[in-house]
Amino acid sequence: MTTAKTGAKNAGIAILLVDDHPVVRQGYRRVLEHQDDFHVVAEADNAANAYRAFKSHQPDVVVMDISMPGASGLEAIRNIRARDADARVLVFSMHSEAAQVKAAFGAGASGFVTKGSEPAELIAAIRAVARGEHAMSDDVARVLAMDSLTPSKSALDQLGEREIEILRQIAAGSTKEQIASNLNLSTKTVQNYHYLIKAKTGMRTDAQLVRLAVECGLANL
Amino acid sequence: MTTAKTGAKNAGIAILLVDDHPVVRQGYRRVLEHQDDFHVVAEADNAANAYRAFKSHQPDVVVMDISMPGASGLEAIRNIRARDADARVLVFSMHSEAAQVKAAFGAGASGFVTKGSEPAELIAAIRAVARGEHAMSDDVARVLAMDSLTPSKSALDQLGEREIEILRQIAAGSTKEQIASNLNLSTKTVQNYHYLIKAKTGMRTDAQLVRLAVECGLANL
DNA sequence: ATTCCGTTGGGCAAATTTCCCGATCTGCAT
DNA sequence: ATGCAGATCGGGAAATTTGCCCAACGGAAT
Repeated sequence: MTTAKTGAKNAGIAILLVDDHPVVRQGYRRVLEHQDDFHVVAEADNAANAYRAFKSHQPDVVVMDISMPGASGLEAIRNIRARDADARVLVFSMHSEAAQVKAAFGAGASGFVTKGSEPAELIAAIRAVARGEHAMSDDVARVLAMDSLTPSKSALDQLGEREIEILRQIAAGSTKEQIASNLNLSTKTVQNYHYLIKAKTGMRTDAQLVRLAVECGLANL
Repeated sequence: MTTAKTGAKNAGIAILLVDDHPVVRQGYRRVLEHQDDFHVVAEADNAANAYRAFKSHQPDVVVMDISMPGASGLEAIRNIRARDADARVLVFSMHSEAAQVKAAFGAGASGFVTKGSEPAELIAAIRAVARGEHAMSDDVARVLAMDSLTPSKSALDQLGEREIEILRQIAAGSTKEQIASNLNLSTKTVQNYHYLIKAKTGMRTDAQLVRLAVECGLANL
C-alpha cells in the first residue's frame, strides 16, 4: 500500500491510463494493479486531459486507446513526446490496421497492443516499454508483417496525415463545413482535399470512400 | 468462496459475461465481482459459446457485447430467449445507435448499457434486470428519446421501393451513371432520387446515407 | 542552397445539386 | 365511373459543388 507520493520511480512502474470509456478504464486499472509493481497514478478520458495528466504525474508508461472522440490520440502522443522525448507510450487499441500501427509508431509510440490480446501480453508489453524496449502483441506483428509483404496494400500509405484525417471525417458523415470548422480550414481547402483523396485512392464516389475508410479501420460501421 | 454448484439462486446474482476481448472481459469481471452479491459464473467470447454457456450455467443475467465477430450477438440473444423465455440479457455495447438499441430489445434483451457509462450504471442495470425490470443507461435513453421524436421512424418505411433500390446502389458505391444504366433510368432521374432520399431521411451527406443503408441492412460493410 | 512534399487556398469552367414543376400509371375508395 | 393519393419518371433553372489548374509557404531531405 505504498502511496508512492514523492517518488515511486525506484519501486515500480507508474502508469497513466487513457481511454474514453470509464468502465473499460476501470477494468484495465484493476487488471494492471494486480501486478504489484504497477501503479496507475492517473487516468484521462481524452487527448487534452492525457497531456495535462502526463505533465503533472510524469508516469513511466502511458497506456492509451487512440480511438477517442475529438482530438486524435496520435496528437496526444506527439504532444507528450514533444515535451519529453523519453516518454513511453503504449497504444492499446481496438483495431490493428497496419496503417494505424505505423501511424502510432510514427507519432512516437513505443508499443502497440490490441484489446483482443491476453492480459499477460499487455502486462509484458508494459514491462518491455518501461525498460525502453519496443513491444507489440502477436496479432499486431502479424498484421504488420503481412502489410510489409504487399506492395500497396493499405491505399492509405499514399495519403498524408491531413488527408487521412479529412477522409475519416468524411466517412464519419461530417459535412465539409463541419470539417472545415473542426480543423480550422476554409471549406475550399476541404473540398480540395476531398478531390485529392478521391484522385489518389481511385475512388469515384463518396460511398466508395466510406467503404475504403472502414476497410482501413479509419471509421466504424 | 461458495462455488455455487447446485443452486446459488438464493444468495446473489449469477452472471454470464460475453465479450470477444479477453482483457475487456477480465476487466468487467473484476469490476462486477467487487459487488459481493454478483457471481460471474462463466464467460464466452462469441455467440455460439454464449449459448452453450447459458445452457450449462443457467445464469440470472447475461451481460453481452453484441458487436462480436461471426454470428451476431442478436442471434445469441434470440437463441437464449427461445430456450428460456425468462432469460435476462443485458446488452453492453460500444455504440448507442437507436436502430441497434431497438434491434436488441426486439431480440429480447432486457437492458442496454453503453461502455461509456459509469460502472455504477452497469451495476444498477444488472440489479434491475435481475429483478425482472428493463434498464438502460442515460445516454441510451437520450438517443432513443431523440429518435422517437424525429419523423424518420425506421427511416426506410418512408421510402418507396425504387428509392430503396437506388439508396442501396448508392451505398454500394455505384456512380449515378451506373445506377441509371442498371435500372434503365435517365441519370437525371437518379439524381432526383438521390436528392429525394436525402430530403426524406434527413441525411446531409452521402457518407451518412451509406451509414443509414448499413444500419438498415441494405448494404454490408 | 535547392529540391521535394505536404498543406493551404484562389480561380473558373463544367458538372451537380436543389428545388420546383408536370405527366403517367397504378390502386383504392367513393 | 370518377376522383384522389401516391409512386415513378423526368424537365428546367438557379445555386452550389466539383474537377483541375496554379501559387505560396514551411519543413525535411539532399
